[in-house]
Amino acid sequence: MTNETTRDGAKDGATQSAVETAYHRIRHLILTGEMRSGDKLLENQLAAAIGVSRTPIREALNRLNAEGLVVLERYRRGIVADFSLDDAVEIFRLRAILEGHATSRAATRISQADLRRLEELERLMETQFEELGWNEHLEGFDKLNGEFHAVIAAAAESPRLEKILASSLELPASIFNRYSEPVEVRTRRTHAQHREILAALKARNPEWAQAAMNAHLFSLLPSASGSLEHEDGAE
Amino acid sequence: MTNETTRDGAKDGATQSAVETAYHRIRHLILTGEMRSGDKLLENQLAAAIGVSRTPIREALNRLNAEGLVVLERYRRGIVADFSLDDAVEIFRLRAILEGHATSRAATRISQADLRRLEELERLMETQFEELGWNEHLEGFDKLNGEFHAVIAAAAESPRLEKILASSLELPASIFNRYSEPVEVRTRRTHAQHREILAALKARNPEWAQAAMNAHLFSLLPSASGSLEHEDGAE
DNA sequence: ATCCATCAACTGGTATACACTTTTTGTCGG
DNA sequence: CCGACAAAAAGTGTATACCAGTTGATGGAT
Repeated sequence: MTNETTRDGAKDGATQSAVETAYHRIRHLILTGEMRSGDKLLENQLAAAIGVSRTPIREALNRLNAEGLVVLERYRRGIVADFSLDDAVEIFRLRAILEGHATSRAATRISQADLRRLEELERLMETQFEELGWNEHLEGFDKLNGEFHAVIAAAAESPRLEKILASSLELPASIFNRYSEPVEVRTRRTHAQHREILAALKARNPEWAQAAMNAHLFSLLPSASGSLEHEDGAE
Repeated sequence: MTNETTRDGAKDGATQSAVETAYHRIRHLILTGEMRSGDKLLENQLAAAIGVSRTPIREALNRLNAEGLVVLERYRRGIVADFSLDDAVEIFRLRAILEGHATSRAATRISQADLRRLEELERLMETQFEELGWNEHLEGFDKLNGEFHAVIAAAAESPRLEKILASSLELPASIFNRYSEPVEVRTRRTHAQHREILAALKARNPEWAQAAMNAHLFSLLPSASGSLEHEDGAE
């Protein structure tokens, strides 16, 4: 053989495995809110929908269970995890601690290329915000914002820290939006905070960078006063 | 009627699943040092040794991979992860941050029963240390010490924090012993530090408790001076 | 009518068989 | 003797079949 005929899927580059496919698909369903808390995750149904067998589905569900997005109990149907206000507060508190630490480390380690990338990302976020409305912008914003934080986490050069931030401390956007302030209010502030974090990193000032990141995250934290009780049944 | 005849294994209480069995067995092999860094983890071989099929073995290996104890690459044999000095330092730094926070929270939340349990555990550790020699005591100490830290982590009432501490920041004892001070030196200090943490918790003083835990963990951290370069090729 | 036992359908748990990739090993040519 | 190539061996990835436990409905007894 010798001529490289990949005889099946023929995605020449990297045919990602079935479990990767399943994992990302299901994770996306949950994080975007297409599946809501309590929805049933039936292995057969998911297998049919995604087009693989039950085996990779099970591996994917186990990973999501470990990450806390899915609840699995023995012989019981898997369901999408429920996130209470307390859960949201806990996640943001831990993110503040760990991402603050990561930002502090990043301040003395981040490369010029990564700094330029961060500037680029923030510029894109602000540009798209101006050009598109809120609704059009939202999904793109989440992606750009995610990369912004991911670049900083990677620059901390602490692989376990990076992994924890990426896998154990995610909150579905639908839940986040329920508990946080409305987007119009929070995102204008977010841009200013991102710029401050960037300035602190460029100044190579760990304490400032950490404090700015902490301020950013705590500002997103649901107002701890238990005033928000709107159980919208809408939709 | 339904008399409760469990018709197979007959462990009346909770017959733990095959993947639980496999997970704990393999994890134990790694944490105790029975398997060393770089050792191959062959699914068939493990399946035969543990007495289950490959399926639960694969689930167990995936969990251990997520925890960082095992390295899996597609189509490649799994191996026991390698922990460099840098890895050990990283783990202890993150443990200090997170377990310090947990201890701070625990100070205002821990129950009287848990406090008594901690006293009991510390008393046992010291008693067994006096009665048995070092070698006899070691495995028992690890177990008691593990529970000591686990009780505090649980008392913080932050389930994600507890899970991260229990799953993502473990270091195999064999590696720990290679990088840390000799047991005789470190454990006498450990007892004093445990007593101080306990005192701070009983005093309900979060700052003191956090600082004491931080001191405890940083004292176990390998001496950051890069003096230890012994690449033993022995065995 | 309500409650409980029982049973059937459903769902998850495990084992096994097959497909694809890597790794090893043996052979040939230099 | 060494390196490149090729075929066989070994190992992982996925699919499927089968087993075990749960769930919920059904029917009878109270």
